[in-house]
Amino acid sequence: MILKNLSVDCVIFGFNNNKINVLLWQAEPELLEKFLTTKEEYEQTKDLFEKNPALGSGNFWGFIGTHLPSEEDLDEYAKKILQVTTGIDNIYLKQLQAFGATHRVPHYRVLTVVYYALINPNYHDLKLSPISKSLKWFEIDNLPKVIFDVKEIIQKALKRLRAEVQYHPVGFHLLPDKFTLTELQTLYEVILGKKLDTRNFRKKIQNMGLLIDTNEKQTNVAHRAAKLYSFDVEIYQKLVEEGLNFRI
Amino acid sequence: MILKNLSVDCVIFGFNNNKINVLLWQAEPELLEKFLTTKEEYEQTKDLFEKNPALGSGNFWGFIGTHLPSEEDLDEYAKKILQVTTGIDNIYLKQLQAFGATHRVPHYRVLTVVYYALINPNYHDLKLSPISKSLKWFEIDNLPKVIFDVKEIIQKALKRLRAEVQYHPVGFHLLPDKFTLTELQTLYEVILGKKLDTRNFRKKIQNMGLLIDTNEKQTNVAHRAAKLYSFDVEIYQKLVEEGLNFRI
DNA sequence: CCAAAAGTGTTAGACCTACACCCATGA
DNA sequence: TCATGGGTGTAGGTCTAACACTTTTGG
Repeated sequence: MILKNLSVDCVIFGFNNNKINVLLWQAEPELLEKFLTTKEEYEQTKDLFEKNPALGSGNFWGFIGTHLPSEEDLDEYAKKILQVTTGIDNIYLKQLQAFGATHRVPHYRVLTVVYYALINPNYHDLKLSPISKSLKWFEIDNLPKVIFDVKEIIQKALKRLRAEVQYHPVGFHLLPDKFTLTELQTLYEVILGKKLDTRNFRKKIQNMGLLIDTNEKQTNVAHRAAKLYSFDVEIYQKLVEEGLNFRI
Repeated sequence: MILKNLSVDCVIFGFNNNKINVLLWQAEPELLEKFLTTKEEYEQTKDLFEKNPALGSGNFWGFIGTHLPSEEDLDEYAKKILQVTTGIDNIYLKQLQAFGATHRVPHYRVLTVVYYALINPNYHDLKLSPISKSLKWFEIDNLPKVIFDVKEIIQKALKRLRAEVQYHPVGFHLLPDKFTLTELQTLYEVILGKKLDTRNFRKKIQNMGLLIDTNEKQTNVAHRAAKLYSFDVEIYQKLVEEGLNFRI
């Protein structure tokens, strides 16, 4: 059985062209039917989908998400939605909060539990997704027409991302496996919305001991090639357990 | 209509005898009927209540909370639950998160959105509550038999409280209007689970400019009487807007 | 050799930590 | 006058912020 009053949505942040992006979709009803629920379950919620302006109209965009089947675990289902729609597995995914204003969805009472994820758009190729045509990255300050309370939820998620990024080095999830310190700094500047001092930033980040020097360099750049670093996941896990103290 | 798959629960923390306490209840079905829903709505969810071990058995305790009526706003309803059950109004109440494991409630699929609140048990007299007989404070490391995933949720809420308290001076909500610096320090020590240096704590807290010297002192204590302070809400609000930087 | 971004050290001030004794009060 | 908790200052170390020039690379 589908819990019609409950949906699970994913706010997926990416970082591209020095901008924070968010992944939205315009799902066709057939896609929902095909990927997210059994045919039977789809029938139960058909009326809701048909009234949703992000479905079929071609104009409005919304978060990747769907209604929760009663036999599905909440956290697991968020992961499943991501996996099924984007092919992406094992990524940073956390619950943001439940949104439950009475009229947030005009045509029905739907409470949504929102998750947020951080991925690197270049690294996770959405062309591999079975529904790649329905997915699109948007810069967060240049959003298309969106449904319902999508804007408000993005703002909340951004606020959470800003808070999170100051105490946990989650920003690494938004970068490729190997990155330069300048890329890392730009990422932090964009998320925090302010300029950081290059020398101080490098000192701080290097003293944390979370960077692995790959001994590789950029190639084909018209200036001094920057060193490439990767992120030491094991040390990060250890620090988290000890109660990480990380501040940018 | 009652959304039977959704409940709203409040984890209410208090501070008493140098311990963190949590307020639990054992609601009688008649109380639920009387205070939280119309008779009609109660009938709709009767079967759920009858299977809940916190109702009627006298042995098990649970969070104050109930199922969400479809016409009620989520945040507002959490406030309303608190107001109706405890008589307490205008307090610090924030959403913790949604809990949605499949079998968290054995007899039915219920997802709960949990809020947490901080109050001072001495200041808010529960005898004023219309259901005071069903409410009781418990020390968090001396809990009674509790229903469902109450323990797990308390742990999550505590973790959030610890994180919150380091960056926002929310601890003040747990103290009386006028308090001594020693009381404040003990509160922080209990929440954070570690001893703090008295001189350093006082310096830090006084430099924040959030304390108002009431020019009053303790009376009837068998030692040097401590000065009483209160908390400057206006300056606090201003600091929050500017992006408070508060660390204990 | 030029343009463009990478990379690097020092200093002054703020903040943090550790630490021990005198003070005020009621019994 | 004693027991109890209230109240205070300093010094050393660490962290932070501000600041400008040289290096490497491809075109």
